[in-house]
Amino acid sequence: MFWYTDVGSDLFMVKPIIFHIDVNSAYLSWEAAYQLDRGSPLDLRTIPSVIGGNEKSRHGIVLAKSIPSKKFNIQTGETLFSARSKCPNLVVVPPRYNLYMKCSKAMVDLLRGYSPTIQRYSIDEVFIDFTGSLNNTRPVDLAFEIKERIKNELGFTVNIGIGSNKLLAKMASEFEKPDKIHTLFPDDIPSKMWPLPVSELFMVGSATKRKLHSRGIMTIGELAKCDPKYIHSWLKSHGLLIWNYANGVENSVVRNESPPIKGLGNSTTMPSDIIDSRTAQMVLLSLIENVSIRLRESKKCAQVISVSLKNSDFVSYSHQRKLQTPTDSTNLFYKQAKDLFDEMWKGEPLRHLGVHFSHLCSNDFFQLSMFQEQSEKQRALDKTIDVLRTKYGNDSVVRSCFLESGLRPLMGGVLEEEDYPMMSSLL
DNA sequence: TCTGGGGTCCTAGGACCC
DNA sequence: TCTGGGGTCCTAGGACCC
Repeated sequence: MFWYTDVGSDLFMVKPIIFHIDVNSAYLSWEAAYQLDRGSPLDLRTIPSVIGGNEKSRHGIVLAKSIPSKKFNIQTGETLFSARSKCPNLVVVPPRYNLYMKCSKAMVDLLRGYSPTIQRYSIDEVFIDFTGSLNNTRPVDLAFEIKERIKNELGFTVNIGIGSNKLLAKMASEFEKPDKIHTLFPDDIPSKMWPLPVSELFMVGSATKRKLHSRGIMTIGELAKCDPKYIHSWLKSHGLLIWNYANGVENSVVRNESPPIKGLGNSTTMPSDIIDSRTAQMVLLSLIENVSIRLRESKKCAQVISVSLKNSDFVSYSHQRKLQTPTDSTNLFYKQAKDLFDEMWKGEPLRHLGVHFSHLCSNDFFQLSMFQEQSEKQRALDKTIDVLRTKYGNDSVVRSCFLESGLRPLMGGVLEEEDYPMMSSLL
């Protein structure tokens, strides 16, 4: 569990020190800080409250919850209907994704002052590797300084987990919330991690929890003490992964750069079920427009397109196709998507449609010119429209079929939001 | 007024090839 | 008729994370 670094003629033992920084109830904290900044007398964090989607458009689930709302057993992901039935006075606030991205960036900018080695794990989670760079500073002292600075300068609290690898740091940051620092080193595993329910282990979700419970494995410690060969033969590679995690074994590096994107997609739940293929096709086109813009922005082509749908019974299925050649053409994707949809759809009412591109490759011109069947005219058109939309907004160029349709011409992703005054503390 | 959206990775089974 | 087996590619579905 230790690294040995050869410095000059001396052999130093360097203890790995990884921080995991996790914003407490991120969306809700950010919204609360924003509202206080705008002069609201109420702090959402102190009352039962949630960030929740729009129920009228069938996006009504809990996206984040305050700590007081946890006392009502409100769960992230459950319906607002259900959450309100548990807590009738629950305050529900709609999400503001632009604000969250700004808050996330402000935190990362602050953290960059401490280390160049920062991994942004999600919008509200960051890993930092302080191995060998702390000199005589105690890790908890540094964590305290960081935590206080985020609280005082940005207006929200974080948990910081400190461990000898990313898994232990992440597990540590989950311990007691909010505004807390915890350590979890190999010696602490039996006392701090093994007594926990197995479902609290990273990568043990509901399905694996069910399987483990069915064979009497209830705690992380019980999993840790199993024979790894048994777990491996039973749960395959995922079993071995969680067995290693249960024993605190994990050795991935804190990486600065995000790995290359493997695939990208958009999907949307419609305000009401789709019952005709014409509407479905327009939604697919709208989704494809959005994903292909992102694809071209990232200078990629895709060779596999997948169309997925969820019907009114919440049954999902998907259909995918590998193209002869990779492409980034909106029209070519749309042609494929229509075929895939027609081959798959059984005619039942649909609540959700999705489009996903994968098998990405570079859109390097030399490669494309070899075997791309799309005409140069098509490429130029896509490019021109991208430029216009970047310059004048996504509404500046709209396919005529959308004009009287009542459908948005670019669906998927987070909703476009109007601009609003930013928090003074983030300026 | 009941159940989001964007990702990654893995596995099973069939087709196909040698 | 008692019917190889290993490897790769493809598709569909499911697991996990935030």
